[in-house]
Amino acid sequence: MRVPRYHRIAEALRERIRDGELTAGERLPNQRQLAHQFGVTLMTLRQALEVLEREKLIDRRHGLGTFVAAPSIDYDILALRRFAGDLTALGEQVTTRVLGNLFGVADRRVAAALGLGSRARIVAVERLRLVDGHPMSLQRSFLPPAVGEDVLKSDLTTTPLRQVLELKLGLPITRARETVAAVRLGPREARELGCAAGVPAFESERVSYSGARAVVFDRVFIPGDRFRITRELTYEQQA
Amino acid sequence: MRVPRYHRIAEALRERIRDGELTAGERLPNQRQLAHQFGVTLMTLRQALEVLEREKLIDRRHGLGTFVAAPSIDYDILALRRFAGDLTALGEQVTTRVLGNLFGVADRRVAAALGLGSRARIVAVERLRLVDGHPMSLQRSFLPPAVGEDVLKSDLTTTPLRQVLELKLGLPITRARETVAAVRLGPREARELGCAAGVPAFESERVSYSGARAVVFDRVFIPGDRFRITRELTYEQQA
DNA sequence: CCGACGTAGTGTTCTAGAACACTACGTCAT
DNA sequence: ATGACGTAGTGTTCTAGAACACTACGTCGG
Repeated sequence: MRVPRYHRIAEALRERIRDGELTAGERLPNQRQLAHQFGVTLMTLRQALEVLEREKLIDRRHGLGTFVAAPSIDYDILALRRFAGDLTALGEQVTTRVLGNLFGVADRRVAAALGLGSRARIVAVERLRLVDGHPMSLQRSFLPPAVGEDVLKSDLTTTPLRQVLELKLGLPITRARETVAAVRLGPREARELGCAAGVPAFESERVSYSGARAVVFDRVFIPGDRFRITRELTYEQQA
Repeated sequence: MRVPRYHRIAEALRERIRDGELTAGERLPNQRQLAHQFGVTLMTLRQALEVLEREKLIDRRHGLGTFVAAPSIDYDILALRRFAGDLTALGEQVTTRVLGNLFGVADRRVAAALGLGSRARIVAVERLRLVDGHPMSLQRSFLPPAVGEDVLKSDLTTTPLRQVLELKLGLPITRARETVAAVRLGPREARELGCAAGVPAFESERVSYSGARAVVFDRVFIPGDRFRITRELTYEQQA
């Protein structure tokens, strides 16, 4: 698999930041110097910096220089609870039923999220979560084959997927990006969840990363009458 | 004020999309043609497309072409306080239309949230938020009479409610509690929002506090095809 | 004292082109 | 039928350089 040079450069700089070789607030060498060090043109180097800026790892300031960004202050730490994850905290009886496994070809959206080629083979796991015996959510997890094949050897009925990834494969989830949409439930999903097709539902799509590596893509459906997102917000005084 | 050419190009394309000259899913001319049309090099044109892709207005697919993306706006629930600001940062034009004011009796749910008696009189404000001229959300705000009467003297078209509360009444919002549900849109809401009754939508209910005092209850409807909630999650290493 | 101006150092925009990589779709051999 | 392969059309990566724009910080004239 061919990796563009600007990706390699971004990765090299990412590593330096992660290892503390470049610390928060520190100014990097100027772009021309960096380009020379990496043996590329200014344009190519700038593509690498573009990537890092989007990741909020650096901060470019016209006329001043390029700086290592301060690690973002996380309100997210308060939001550790995953959308459909630990409902057990609510004191309910949660069980998981594995509906099926599948080896197939990734759809475009999933492949893109996992950083795979669009023809990549993929492992899919479908689970139904029941709270007090009633279906609560339908979850489809997609994994790259390298990861997925090992996961299938585990009993997901008793072991959470997160735990399998962390303990058996050494891939702890460190970061995730989730988007939630309001959709109409399709006939297939409605049947599994035991409700009428077309009812409003949440659809959550989540990519989870172990370090820089995307290890699982989850798509979860939850009927709207069974779930509410709740959030406590505090407003800081802004200067 | 110097505006880079790639910004002008992005703006020109943005306009074509907004005006419906380019519709969702449509393929744009290829990059070499576009570059020629705008009289710039491929690299410059690509910078413009980069901007639009970050704004999720287009979708570039290697080997296939560049397509107008399906409209969808990300709503970062963690950055709630800058809702309007975030949208404008995406280059969208956000306007507010006040549909009406009302003095009436609070419904039980609203009264309870605001800590009022169930027969308490209340002031209601209904606003429609438009993004680039298209209805995006319908918001009903309920305020206790003491607060509401002063609010009604302000022009909510130009001044955010938060700002009125803080600057004119000395009631900065310090805390809020929000719950989000997936619901079917009612006929009245659907009409205001210009979509079909019954489509899936987000319904957000939020109580905002200034110190210990509940000052406003908001209920917002957002059609599901126009919004996605996004969350960035980070998992801490557990010791 | 202090505002105007210049200058060094930095990031930003842009050119003109070449080579590469991915996707769909047809053709051909099996 | 069906699988392998080629090809046209598309987006992607990269080069080598030039000119521009912003910021801080000095120096100079009032």
